[in-house]
Amino acid sequence: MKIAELARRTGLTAHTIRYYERIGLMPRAGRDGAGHRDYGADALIWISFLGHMKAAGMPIQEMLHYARLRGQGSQTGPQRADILRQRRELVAAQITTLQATLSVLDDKIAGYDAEGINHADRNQT
Amino acid sequence: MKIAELARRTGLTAHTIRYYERIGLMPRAGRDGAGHRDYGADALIWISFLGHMKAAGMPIQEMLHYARLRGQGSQTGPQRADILRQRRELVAAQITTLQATLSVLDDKIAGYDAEGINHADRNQT
DNA sequence: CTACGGGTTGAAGTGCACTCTAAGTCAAGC
DNA sequence: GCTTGACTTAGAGTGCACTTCAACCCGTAG
Repeated sequence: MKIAELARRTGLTAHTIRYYERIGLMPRAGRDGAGHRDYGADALIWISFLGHMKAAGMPIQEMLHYARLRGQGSQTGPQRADILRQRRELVAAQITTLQATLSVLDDKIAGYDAEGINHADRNQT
Repeated sequence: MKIAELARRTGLTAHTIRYYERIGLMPRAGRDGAGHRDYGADALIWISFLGHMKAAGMPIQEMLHYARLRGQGSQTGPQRADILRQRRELVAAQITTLQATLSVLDDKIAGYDAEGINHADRNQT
């Protein structure tokens, strides 16, 4: 598939896909007769993985590190697993933080709603 | 308390607190005889709230909007509640996303661990 | 044959949230 | 009196992750 279709199917823009290739986050794409990038299904899988890692808050530098390890073959598996384990812990911690944040928001919203009923200003912030 | 203590107690730097004041996210602080900022407990509460909103992914522009509404008195309560309700939904959605991300990470980690045992390369990415 | 909608490149620009710098003031301790 | 260290300001700089720009090429429809 061409870059526009890959963009459509991943939700990235063609610009962003070229940017990823430029910085080394995507392998250099094969070209068709016209010199246009031509992608297979593996590109879809890799971008999907990048999307998950991005959702996990992984910075691009770390994705690059992971991508380089992957390029070095299967003997880097344990190192890649370590990276993912570390990220897993960060994500778990972030979920905990967000759940606490959700409680704060719910409390504050409840305070505003009560204020709307009986005009007592509970909300200092 | 002076800015250094407020910084220590909130985990922000003094630079960041001055930056918040400059952009209007903190009220202009009262000064002591030397012209140094002098804070009360309310500053601590407000920064804690800002921290929660930041954890919730609220951009500074929206915090500014909220702060301005707060400055306009209690009749803006419903508008502030709406802002918090919207942010609450975003946080809830983000928790859902992160839980899915956690599953992806756990699956991949399990794949690497299995690979370490029987040398079958399950991990395409 | 020409217009059009793609595609290509390297380089520069953007927006966010800080973060740091330069040049100065001030109060307390030696 | 001098040094030290915390504070002050406006403004410039940083790092991240894109995003846009300028100038160009290529294949197909009319």
